[in-house]
Amino acid sequence: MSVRVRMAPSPTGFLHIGNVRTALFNWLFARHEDGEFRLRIENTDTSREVAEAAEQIQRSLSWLGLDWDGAVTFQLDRQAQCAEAAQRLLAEGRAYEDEGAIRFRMPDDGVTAWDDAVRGRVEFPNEKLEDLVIIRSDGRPTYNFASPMEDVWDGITHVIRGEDHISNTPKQLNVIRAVGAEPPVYAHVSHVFGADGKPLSKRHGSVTVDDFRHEGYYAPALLNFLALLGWSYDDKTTVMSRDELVARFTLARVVSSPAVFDYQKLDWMNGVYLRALPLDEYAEALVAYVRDEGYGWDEQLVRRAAPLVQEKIERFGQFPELARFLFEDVPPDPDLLDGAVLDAARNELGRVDPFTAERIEPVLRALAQRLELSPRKAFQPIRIAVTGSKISPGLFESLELLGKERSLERLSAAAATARA
RNA sequence: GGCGCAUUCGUCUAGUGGCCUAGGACACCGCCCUCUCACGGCGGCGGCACGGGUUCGAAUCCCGUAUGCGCCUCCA
Repeated sequence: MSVRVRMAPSPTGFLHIGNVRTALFNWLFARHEDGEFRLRIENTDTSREVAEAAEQIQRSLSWLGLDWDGAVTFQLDRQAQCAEAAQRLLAEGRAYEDEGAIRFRMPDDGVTAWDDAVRGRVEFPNEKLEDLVIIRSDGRPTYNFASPMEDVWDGITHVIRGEDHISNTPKQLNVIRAVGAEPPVYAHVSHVFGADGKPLSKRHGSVTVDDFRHEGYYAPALLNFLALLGWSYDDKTTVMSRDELVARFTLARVVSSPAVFDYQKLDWMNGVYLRALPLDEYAEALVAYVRDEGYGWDEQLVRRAAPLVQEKIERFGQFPELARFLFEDVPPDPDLLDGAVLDAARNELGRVDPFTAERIEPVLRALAQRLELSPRKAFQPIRIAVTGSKISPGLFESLELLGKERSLERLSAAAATARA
């Protein structure tokens, strides 16, 4: 039998990265097994906010490339079915009315147990299980009734979810058995925490998929990083393409201990992916990022700047800082300038034609030698005058891209500032 | 408080009784490369929570303690 899993987020806001990791494991498992990955929204009302959150979730999954099978389903649409199922349990004496609500009878002795696909056998003493409200007095089903019933109706074979559901599992198992259905295999994955061991939240940095997109992370890198939070292929493989991840993913290699989200490692991995991109793809992705973030910069120039920054930034979000000088005026720090060097550089560069990095480099190197300065000493004031920063892409390439006219203007202006 | 889950370098992890004087990656430190910053190369620092067992032998199995987290809602 083919496997079928689901992601069942509640539409309470934006997609949290911890839920994305769980979604990823579901997706990888489904694709690896050649099964289905379903998306089910656990809504309890139909407000406008819910509709937006549901759309947001789908947009985020799409951006990540986690495609789902079939139509998206909504819990609210199954209220009537839940009510019918509850009535049957009532008629069979498996449930009883309690002040208008309907409660499911939990077994009183023995244990409820299951073989968790990531944790092994888990047992709960039944005496600790209280009779569960399955239908509220207002007629709406509760989560611990609706969710397992939907898993049954959807033919879910494996429930891969967060460990916060471990305590719910015995309740859901008893409900499923009471309606005469075969329970799915459960796999509880651990949580993802911030560096302080607390649940990931805004103060740790990016937490929603949107946050990561705005920071300029690249979806395949983010997925690769996330996959390694609680799962590994072997003792040394870290960089894996989406296809490799799908081919290699198994629940047996998912660990049960919680993980801390390491932003530095994510940055490193994102850099690995960005540097490995073919230049044209890199340039297009960079242009799209700059456009989406609303900078309004000349896209042709952004495209031409791509090769200058590809090896230097690990997130697209670092592009504006490094390349702003190409698009806007950047006042240099007067203390770091050197009038003599700048004047000389302006004169020499004024004679360079065509104004290309290839022609610029020997001229500036010769200049440094004539001034008896190390290249390092000689180039730094020029860099600061032209880019406004001590840190920039390669100087010669930067000058070429800026253009002769603007380069000379900046050199003149900076030289004047230095003399003042 | 009860029940449950977890515990290997700072972080992610490998490890399923001998291959472990515990391997890899990120971070950090040093050196090399170098027009800055990066990239890349080389090297280094650093860990089995604690205490009892079991065993010829334990990071690996059992028990206890500690710590962290989760759930205990007519929330999801």
